[in-house]
Amino acid sequence: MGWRLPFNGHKEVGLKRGPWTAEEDQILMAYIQQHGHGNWRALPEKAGLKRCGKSCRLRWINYLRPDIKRGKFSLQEEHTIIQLHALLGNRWSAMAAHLPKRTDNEIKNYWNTHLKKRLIKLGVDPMTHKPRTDASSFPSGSNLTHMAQWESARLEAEARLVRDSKQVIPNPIHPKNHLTLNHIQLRPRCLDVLKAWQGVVAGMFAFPTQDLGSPTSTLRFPAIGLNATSYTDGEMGFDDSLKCIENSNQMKEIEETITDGCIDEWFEDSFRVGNYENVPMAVGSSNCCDSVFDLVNSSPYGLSMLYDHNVMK
DNA sequence: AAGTGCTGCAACCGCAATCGA
DNA sequence: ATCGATTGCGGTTGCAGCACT
Repeated sequence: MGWRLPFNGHKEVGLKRGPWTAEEDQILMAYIQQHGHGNWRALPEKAGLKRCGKSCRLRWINYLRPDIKRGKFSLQEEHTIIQLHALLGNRWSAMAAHLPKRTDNEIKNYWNTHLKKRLIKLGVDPMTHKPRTDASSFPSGSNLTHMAQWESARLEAEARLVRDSKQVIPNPIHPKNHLTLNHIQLRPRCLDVLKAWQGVVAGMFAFPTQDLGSPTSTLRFPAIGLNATSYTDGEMGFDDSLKCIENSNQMKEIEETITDGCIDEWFEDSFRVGNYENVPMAVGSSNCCDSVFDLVNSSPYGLSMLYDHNVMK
């Protein structure tokens, strides 16, 4: 089973390995663009490359594919990765499915080299996403309890979604238009849990409790005179008094303003400072947060996040 | 300037899952 | 239903480039 020695190639017949040259990239790219990759095993010989098929496949998937975004991860991508990791663990390919234009390898590397370290630094176990008991500084007892409750709610919600796949859900926006979860299954279920979780996290780090009923919420960046607005599809975007940014220089300026220090501050706020107080605590009760929809309902986004345009169509 | 240690990431390895004859 | 071939995936490694002494 698996990739047998002949396909590993270089071991047996002295094919090239190690970093790809620009010339090799060009040959591979030109061949695939013209013929498609077809059978990877046969590709190198056809294309005239002294590489094994497995190596060609990897190079194409992780580097040469035209639909790949390279470079620094945005703040939102970081948040998404952390949330997805909390939900999915080390299932990098599943995570990549929710991060357009990013590869599983890239996400894995970014997690291992940046995010994991940052969580450790803040006293959070990167595997369990819970406070580390051996850390010298971690959240107070009260916050720790809340975090455990949220973790419990998250797991419960995920399990509940699986159990209740036939449940009919009232649509708060269009009450007459009830939806079954089959509609929602138009997209991966875990994404809905993610969106719920995003709502919770968003509620923790920035959004005032009195605005919980609002369909969208705004995070202010006074230093640059701009706001970041959350939308009903769970995405976030920046605006200036509800006017969208169209100027790329302005966007660049914002990205530069959001420094690592700023991100660290957000992490600290989320995990330590006590914004957990801001989110409703039906979670630990006997019905343990009736479902993920309770979480969603209590989030700044409200239930509307479950009824995005994909579902409503 | 040279040596050393560290970091980030591309690439590799091997197992599991899936395909298809 | 079986089994070899192929693909997908996650863990790990190796090295280039950078920072520090």
